[in-house]
Amino acid sequence: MPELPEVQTITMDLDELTTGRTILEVAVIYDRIVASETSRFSQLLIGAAIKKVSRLGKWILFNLNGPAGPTFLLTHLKMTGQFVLGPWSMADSWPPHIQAAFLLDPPLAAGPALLYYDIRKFGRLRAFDSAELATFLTELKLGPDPLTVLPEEFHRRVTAKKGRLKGVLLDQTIVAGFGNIYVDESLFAARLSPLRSASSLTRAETGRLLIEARRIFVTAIRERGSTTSNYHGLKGGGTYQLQHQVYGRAGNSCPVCGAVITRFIVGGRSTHICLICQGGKQ
DNA sequence: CCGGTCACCTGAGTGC
DNA sequence: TGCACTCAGGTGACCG
Repeated sequence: MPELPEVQTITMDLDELTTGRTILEVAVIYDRIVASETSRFSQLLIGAAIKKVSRLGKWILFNLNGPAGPTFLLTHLKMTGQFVLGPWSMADSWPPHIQAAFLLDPPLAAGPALLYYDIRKFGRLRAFDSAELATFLTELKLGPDPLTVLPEEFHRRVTAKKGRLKGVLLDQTIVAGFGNIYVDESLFAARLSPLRSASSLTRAETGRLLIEARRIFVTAIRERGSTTSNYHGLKGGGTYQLQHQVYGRAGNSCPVCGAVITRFIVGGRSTHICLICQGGKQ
């Protein structure tokens, strides 16, 4: 579910709430949620103190001080993953959809346990030491963050690809953080068609796209993300969905020109554009 | 290299 | 109420 602004919101809340606390116990309720070596998962995390929580694209990285040195918990929420605070439960008595749990010390007011909740169970948790983390990140090949990438590098990376602009922006190795909502919103704001060949973009066009995407990301972070079906941060949902111009607005009128917003499929993903403002389906 | 499709999972919404 | 069907903010594997 979450894209850059939602993951940023979750990360900032996790950092504020969990930094300085120690993991006393680990419970893995749904085994497949752990994608690193299962036997080492709890071993690496139990007794580790949380130093910092940061975002890498749409990934969340917990930096820990483990009993045997630096340890890392790397997570991806995919479509429906959430972190929530709550009570620690006995084995077999966890509430529905809780897939893993971490008992924290000292406990938080909202509960002693950091719970990983995931309805569709697409999300994954991985525990690493420093060397394993480095290897994993190298293989991931995440591109730079859209909030900090230099315009020249953004232009170079986007135009190096032959594919359609929307698909290129969703490719996390080009730039890491866009998802379906913010691609549609950014392309509308920059007046670019999702079907444009990425390599055909001029320097002025990629510059405009980056400025608009950044403005949208920054505003959405301030609004604590977009809440549609089931995104829910540690402190509730966001409100940026109220500012969506095209996403989820098929059949409504374009806020700029008044034409009807069209929905169609690009690369298997639901896509929303104003045919007038964005130059049609080309 | 590129696009299309499916798999991974569950629940919400819609139409009959 | 029940049932069938579509859709969902992500990613990776596979195929032509």
